[in-house]
Amino acid sequence: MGGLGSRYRIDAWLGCLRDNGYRLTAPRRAVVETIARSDRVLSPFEVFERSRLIYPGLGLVTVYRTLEKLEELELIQRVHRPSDCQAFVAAFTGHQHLLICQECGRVEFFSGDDGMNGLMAEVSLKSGYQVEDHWLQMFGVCGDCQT
Amino acid sequence: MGGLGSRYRIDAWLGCLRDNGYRLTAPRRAVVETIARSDRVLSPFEVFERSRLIYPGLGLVTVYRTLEKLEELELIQRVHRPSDCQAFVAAFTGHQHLLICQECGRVEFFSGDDGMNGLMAEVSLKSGYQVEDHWLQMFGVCGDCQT
DNA sequence: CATATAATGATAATGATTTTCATTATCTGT
DNA sequence: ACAGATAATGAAAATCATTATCATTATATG
Repeated sequence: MGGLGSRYRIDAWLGCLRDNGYRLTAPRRAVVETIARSDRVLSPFEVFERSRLIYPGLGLVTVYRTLEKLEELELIQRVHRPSDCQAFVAAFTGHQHLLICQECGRVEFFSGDDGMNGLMAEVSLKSGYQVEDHWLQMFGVCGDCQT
Repeated sequence: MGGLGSRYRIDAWLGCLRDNGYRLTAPRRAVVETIARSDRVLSPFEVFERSRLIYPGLGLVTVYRTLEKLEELELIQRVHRPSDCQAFVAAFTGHQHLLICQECGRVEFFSGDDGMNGLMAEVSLKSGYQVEDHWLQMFGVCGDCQT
């Protein structure tokens, strides 16, 4: 995710913030740049540490506040894992399923919706529930981490 | 889940605790009874409140300690939801998928593993990840909550 | 029934997240 | 470019859930 399309993503995110009435500030830019550039799950504190390399005066509170706005605008999404549920990654558009590396936190998205709708209908029928949403996540070890 | 097989489950859990070297105490019995009898997701504080009806002297700390042991023995399991990930339910044996009511927290289990293994293999192949585990959860509204 | 010790609950400590608030910086209209 | 309204910031304090400490109580074993 390094340098390729991330410049475009950063600008898109900043534009989205601006279009929603949020001001563009140096601390905010640093946080946006950090998450937009990462293909790994980052905790608020990790975002803080990395963003400080870009804008040293940054406060942890601002990281929390910015994450909140980015999540609200659906530019980032929270990732739930057995060990913790406080980390974020850049979101994909539309409903996607996650594949997460247990070693480095790298995240890939996959659709695989084919069988999913059928299964949802089946579960709905058998259980009497009105199924509205679902989560499908896979955990493993990415190519780089397989030594 | 009310009164049917819950007596059996309670005794089984208490037996499991005893077999693993844990003592059977009144506070512990109250907590076990509370979760074993519930078919809904309960937060530690909810477990505390309900268990105090059985054993009023109960301390919240003991609830945390007992939950820890029950989870370790795989008698209960943590449930992750968009809003929170600190709640527990009685576990099912073997790998199961969850169907959770967004209104009342009721939990049902379903297998639907059929397509799952194939999908895991496919994702594994396409991504280069060594897929080791997965989560599949559905969220909806249970029959009772559909007014 | 006595004893070793696991378990308990009150209290204090911790750590992550939120709130408060005075100060600073951004954006808009001129 | 500039002034003014106000959104955003960071430091410090507050909050809240969870964990650790420790003297006391209760359980299980012989």
